[in-house]
Parts: sequence; C-alpha cells; structure tokens
Amino acid sequence: MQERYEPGAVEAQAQKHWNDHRSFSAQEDPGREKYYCLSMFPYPSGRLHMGHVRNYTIGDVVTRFMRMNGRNVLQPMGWDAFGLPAENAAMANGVPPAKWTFDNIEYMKGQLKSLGFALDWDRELTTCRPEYYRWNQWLFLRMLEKGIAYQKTGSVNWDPVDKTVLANEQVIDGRGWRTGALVEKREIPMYYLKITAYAEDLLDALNHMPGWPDRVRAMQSNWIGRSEGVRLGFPHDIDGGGVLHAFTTRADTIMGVTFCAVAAEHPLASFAARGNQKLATFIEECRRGPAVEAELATQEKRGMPTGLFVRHPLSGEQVPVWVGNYVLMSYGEGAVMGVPAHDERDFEFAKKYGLPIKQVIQVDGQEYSDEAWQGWYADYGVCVHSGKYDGLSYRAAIDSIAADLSAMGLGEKRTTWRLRDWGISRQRYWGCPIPIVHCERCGAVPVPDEQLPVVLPTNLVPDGSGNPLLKCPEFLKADCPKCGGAARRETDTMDTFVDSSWYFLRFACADNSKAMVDERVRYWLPVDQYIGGIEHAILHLLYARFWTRFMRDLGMVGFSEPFSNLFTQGMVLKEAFFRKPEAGRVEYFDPAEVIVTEDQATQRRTAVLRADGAEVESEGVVTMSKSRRNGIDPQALIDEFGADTARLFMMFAAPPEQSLEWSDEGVQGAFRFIKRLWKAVHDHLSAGAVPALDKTSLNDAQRAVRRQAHQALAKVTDDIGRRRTFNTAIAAVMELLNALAKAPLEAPQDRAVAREAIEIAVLGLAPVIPHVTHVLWEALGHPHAIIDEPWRSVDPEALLSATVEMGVQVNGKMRARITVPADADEATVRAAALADPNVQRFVAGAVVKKVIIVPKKLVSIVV
RNA sequence: GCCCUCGUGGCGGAAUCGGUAGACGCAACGGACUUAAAAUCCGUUGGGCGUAAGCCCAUCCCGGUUCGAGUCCGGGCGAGGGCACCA
Repeated sequence: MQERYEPGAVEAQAQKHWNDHRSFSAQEDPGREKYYCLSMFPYPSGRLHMGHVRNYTIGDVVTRFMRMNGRNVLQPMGWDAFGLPAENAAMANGVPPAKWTFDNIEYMKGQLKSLGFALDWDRELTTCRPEYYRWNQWLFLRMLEKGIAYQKTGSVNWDPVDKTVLANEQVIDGRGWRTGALVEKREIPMYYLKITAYAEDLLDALNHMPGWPDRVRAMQSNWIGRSEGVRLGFPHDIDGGGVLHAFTTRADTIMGVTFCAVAAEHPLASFAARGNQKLATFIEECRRGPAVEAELATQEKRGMPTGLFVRHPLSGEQVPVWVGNYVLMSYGEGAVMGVPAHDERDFEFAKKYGLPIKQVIQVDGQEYSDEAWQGWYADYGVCVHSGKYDGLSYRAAIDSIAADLSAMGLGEKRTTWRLRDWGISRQRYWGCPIPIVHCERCGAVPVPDEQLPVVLPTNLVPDGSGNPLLKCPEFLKADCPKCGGAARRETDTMDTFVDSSWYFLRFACADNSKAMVDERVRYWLPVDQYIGGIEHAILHLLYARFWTRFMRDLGMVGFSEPFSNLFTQGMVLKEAFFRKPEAGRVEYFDPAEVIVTEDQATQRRTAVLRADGAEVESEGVVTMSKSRRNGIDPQALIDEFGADTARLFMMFAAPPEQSLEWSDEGVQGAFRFIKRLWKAVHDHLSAGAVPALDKTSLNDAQRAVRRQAHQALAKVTDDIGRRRTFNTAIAAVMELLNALAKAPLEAPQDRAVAREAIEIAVLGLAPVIPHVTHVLWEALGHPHAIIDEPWRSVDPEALLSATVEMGVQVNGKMRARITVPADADEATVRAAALADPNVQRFVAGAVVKKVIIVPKKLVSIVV
C-alpha cells in the first residue's frame, strides 16, 4: 500500500467500488430482517449546509452499522422541492422556480455523492414532480370525501402595496419585507385538514412510543394541549338576549370573576363596536396586530370596555364585558372569565384598568395584599368568600360548581384542545395545486381522480405581486367536472408540510404510477430509525403522524406510527454579526469578515468588520442560516480534507443530539487522526508476516493489548448501536490506537495481537469513515469489501483481568486508590482499603461506623 | 409570554443506573528531528498550598436529600430550539 494518505484517490476508489457493485441498492427480501433508516430529506436550497452534513452522516453511520450487523438496510434520499425560497430566487434572478430547484438538486446530489453516503438513489423522489404530488391531490380528495378536509375562512397577512399574501417570515415588525408597507390581516376562504379529529389518538399514542425522545413527546403533548375544564355561560340581554360562553380550567375561582374579556373578533365585540367609534378603532388595531403567537403573548395587554354587561351564572351579579387583545378567538370560546385574584394575565389587566380584585382562593391561610400577591395567586388552595363553596379544595369545588351550573343549563365539564386544524391553503405558485375547480353554478367542485394530476406549469416567474397562476389562462381555464360549463381552477397550492407528511412511504414504491402505496410499504415500513433536526419536533412530525393515521383508516397502511425510533440531532450554531441602521433593515455580515478581540482588563469583546474597521454587534451563537450569513460551507472542508475528515469531524466534535457550536479548529485533528490510522496500518504491514493469534500463549502485555482492543470493540458497538454517541465511539478507537503505538512489537504474538487490534480499529470506524477503511481493509488482505464484512463480536475471554483498581472514600472524601484481585470478596476488599496508609491516617482513632462496597469500583468508609 | 432542552478546564467535550470529575480531541507551552519551515514524534497542561507524601478548592448560583451529587429534588440566573404561512 501507499505510504501517504491521499483522500482524493482513496475516496474515488471506494466510491467506484460501491457504484460498480451497486452496493446500496436495496431489494425487498422477506427472508431477511429489514432496517429502514431515513434522514429528513433536504430542501434544495442551493448547497448542502452543515446541518445536512451532520444529519446525513448520522444516518449513514447507523445505516452502515446495521448493514454490517446483518440487516437488509434501506437508506433512500429525495427532495422537499416545493417552497418559498424558490419563488424568492425567481424574483431575484428572473429564473422560474422549477429551473432553480432542479439545478440545485443536481448540484446537491453531487455533493451528497461526494460525501460517500450509502444511499439507494434508485428510489430518489422529488416532491415538485407530478408523479409525486398527484398523490397529495388524490389523498386530499379522499379527505374531502371523509370530511377530514373542509373549507372555512382563515386570516392571512396581506401586503396592500404588492397586493399579495405574505408568509409570517416575510413580515418584519408588522411590515412587508419588500414593500415596507404596514401588513393587514385578511379573511379568505381556505382548506383545512381536521387534525383535531385525531387529537386524542395522537396524544394517547405518545405514551407508547419508547423509541422517541422524551422531550419530543413532551413537546407534542403540550402542543396538542388537552385541558379538562368547564364551559360556562354568562346569560345576557344583549341583542335580543343570549349566553356568553367561556372556557376555564379554574372553575373553582368562578366566584372571583370581576369581568369578562372577549377576543377582538368575537361577535359581542363587533356588536358593541356598532355606534362606538373608539371601540371600533381599538378592535381594528387588534386585528392589525401580530398574527404570530410569540408576539401576541409578549405584547402589552390592552383592553377596552364594551359597555355591555352579562350576568354571573351563580351570583347573578352584573359583570362588565371587555375586549382584550390577549384573548384568542381560535382557542376555547374566544372569551375568558376574568379572575384577577387568581390568574396572572387577568391580574395584570385588572391592575392596569382599575378593575376590582376579589380573592376567592386561600393558599396556606394567606390573605390578599397587593405586595404579597404575586407568587401564589395562581396556586391551588381552598375556596373562600365563595358562599356555599367555602372550604372546598380544587377538585371538590370544580365538581360542585360544574354540577350547579349544569343544573341551571349554564355550563358543563368539557375537554378543550390547544391543537387547531391544519390550514393548508397557500396563496403561492410553487406548490402542489389543490385539486378544486370553481364553477359559477356548482361552486367548489373536486377534480375527479381520472383527471389527476392537476399539473403545475413550470415556466412561470413570480414577480412578487400575487400568485402568477392567476395570470396564467392555460392553468386557470377548466371545465366544471359536474356541469361541464366553463370554470376556474383553484390557484391556491398546498402547504409544503403536506409533501413531507408521507414521503417516507413513497420511498418503498417510488416507481409505482398506479397507486400511492403498494405491498412494498408493508415490508419496509415503519421507518426503523428517523433522523432529523430538533426544530421539526412538533409540526412536521405531528403532521406525518396525522397523515399516516388517515391512511390507516383508509386501509392503505397497517400501522399508526410511521417512525418507530426518532433521533433528533442538535442544531449547528455559529455566532452571527449584524448592524442595524437607524432607518432600514438589519444587515448581517459573514463571520469570516469580522475580527473579534477581547480586552483582558475589561473583559469586553469587540467585533469589527475587516472592510471598514467599524464595530458590528453580535447576535450571539445561533443557528446557521442564510439570512444571518453565518453558515460555513461544508464544500470547502470536503475539498481540502476529503469526505472522511468532514464526516469524522462532525461526528467527533459533539454528541449528535446536542447543539454544536462550529469551530474551525479540530478539523485538522480529525485529518491528523486519519493519517495516523493510515500510518499504523502501513507500518504494521511493512513489519512483515503476522502469525495466527494463539490466545493461550499470550504474556501479560499482550493480554493487556487484547483486552483494550475488545473493550474498544464493546464500547464502539454499544455507542453506535444503542447509545448513538458517535463521539465516544471514536474516542475509544483513538485510545486503542494510542495504546497500540506504545505496545511492544518484537515477538510474533505481539504482531498477532496488534493485527487483531488494528482490524478492530478499522472495522469500528468503517461506519464513520467508510472510504479510508475500505482501502485499508483491502490492504490488510481481505477478499471482501469492508461494507460486506460482518461486524465482529467481543471475545469475553479477552475482557478478563486479574486485578481491578478501586477508589476508597472516608466520610465521602476520596482518600486512596487500591488494586485488588478482580475476584476478591468483600472482606478482602475491606481489609485492603483499611490497610492503606493514607486511609489509616483518616480512620485512626475513630470508630468505623459503616463500610459500603460497590464491587469493582469503590469503598466508602464512614467513621 | 408559553412549551422543551442545555450549562463541567483556555476551547469542543467524557463520566451510560447516585459511586475514582476532566476520557478523547483542539489550543498552548517545553523538547526531538530539520540549514530553516511545514509535517511528524515525545512530554507538560483545572486552581491554590507543599521539597515531598499529600492537603484544600473546583462541574452556572443558592438551598435540600444521601455514606457519597456533574448526575436526584426545590428556587434562581444564563443560553439555545419551537410557537401553527421558513423548511
């Protein structure tokens, strides 16, 4: 073999082997246990970013490991190819989104290939192709039939200058990103998917998903947000009389109601606004306010009285009705009962507007006072100043109050969900057309199955002023499927989350032009290991779970959960720098162009731009993104050091589940390690013939090397196979190589032991750095490629050791280390510990009260 | 604001079920090789005290449980992710 490690030649050689042998083309084989390893498919944004490299390397390590462990592995790849960035690029460059997208796919596919991922490219799919998205349309029609898809109005961000709908991302400080115009909200008809019909199923199943991280299940559970409470009615005589409904989880505080607050969109608000100009203006302001929940929740709480009153259902007292900007029309009843004494938001609201505060819950005997209030007012306690309910605790009070309300017909227990139905209509061009035709006579008519797919034209270039489909007569013109008359095609397209809600099924049968899924789905699905960014913990994963359930109910798939095991990788972060001019938009700068200095004396960090020497501000260490210009291009890394170094570095720098702060240092270290591995194999082979290992004749030093090798193998196997902590697996092999460098190599059995250790090191790293290990394995004289080699099992005999080292604590402080025979009994260990001179110093003259022995680890002596 | 996660040397991180804190790597420093540099190899490296044996301090902060806490519990501070039209 060559003495020098040359990544270019090595990687070409390995990749050629995999191509020539079609190594990663997966075949259904009922006789073999399958393993479906899937990484979230990329949006073809132009080039791979570090998040991709991290994601796909994790998947590839798992794939190659499972394959070496005998499983029939499928690892496919595709493109999440519809989306907003393509339209933005089109506007900037005048290129149709389709061309931009396909060019990006071609480039990124080349990048993925150069990284040596074990992908089955025969199953590649692209969501912007009609062969794929026709099934979005087909299933949408099934949803319409089942009442799971339906139409209702929803509100959108409207840019009055460009006369177009904006995504939340395109609204900056309440203004359109291109025009700077104040964004308005508009109510328009949209299609919704009734995910709430599956809320209970989606929630309950979370308890039976051991392969998912707790944090993701917790996030989904909170998102679905089941709450048990009471729906109350406040009767009134307004507008002919009626009942104002409000939902509460704290019915025990009902006697503390001093006002009611309704959302700006609530009918009572609209009623009161007639003839009240000030109120109408206020409601209009609320409507214009933020649509994003994070902004809604942090904005100042404001309100205005409607001048209307409702009656308290139990006391009959008059309760004023206010409009509050913190009340959400989309949750519960769009109205809340205001109990300032026992709800933080109500408290703030009441303080601001001078509304009365009435304590009705007592916690640990505390009485209301302005100063002492915060910190316990929302706690559970017993009812006070509540008439017949006095003295009742939370549960008892709710039961009693709900029963009384129910008897009066003014309330009942009810479960409310935070989850809302999924609005999928997008007023955009580059997405899957919604298969609907609008007919003057027949209304909205679904496109019949035999007319699918409704094909999106690929030659349009959006200009920022509305959906270009509206100006495309070839697309717009249609015949009504019902009456045959002239009709207009729906121009809204589907949310791109629809595309990604079922692509994992399609990889099993990407070539089927007759059906959405087929029997191959039964073999491959569910996905055994799904890998993707933590940022998808809620939306994408929840939508996919919902979509799968709908297909299950149609009998198309035989399972409810599409992903048996989920691995959420951390984000790749880097510091971002920006300037915000007095007027105008924030401008970000490439970190490579920023010089950061730290003043030792003042501890003050300053960052200046290389170009003009003036200061820039730091946004902190945040996700790499195009908009922040803080991304590092992995291609430079690959070009300079090769794919193996890029892969090794990404896997070694941090545990894959944690966020990873990018640093340029360390890449050299990864490269250096591969060179050392290469040299170790080269030197070993150059040293001459290696005899067969004779386990019975080994001396202590040889046994020690063997033990270390098999300990490393055990750790690598567990770290990759179970724990997915690739960083520690790599560290274990590094330790082995360090030990080997110091081991004697004179005797023939020295070399035999070294050969075994080297092969373990090469095999153990094969999933991480597949190219170099491919070439090294061949150099070691093996007839099969390493990718076809079975994983090795640990020799338990090799792990045996005659002695162990144990720590000795006296009163909880570490005082000595002792070496005892591995099979020593407790009495022996105890005696050895007490005999240690340093232990004696601390024990002498005291009474030994207790000795705790943790076998092979620790002795704890209490005196 | 709400939900979730994280916080350990100069830096990335290790310590897997409450049991020897700092594995492995980076950086730095010292040395070898070299005319020199790069590359490579060897060594040192949490802080303080001590000639040494060793001792004290140390896992964001405060408190608790325990023979024993980086790990568990309560409270705080800081950072990151998500918040429904970015993907």
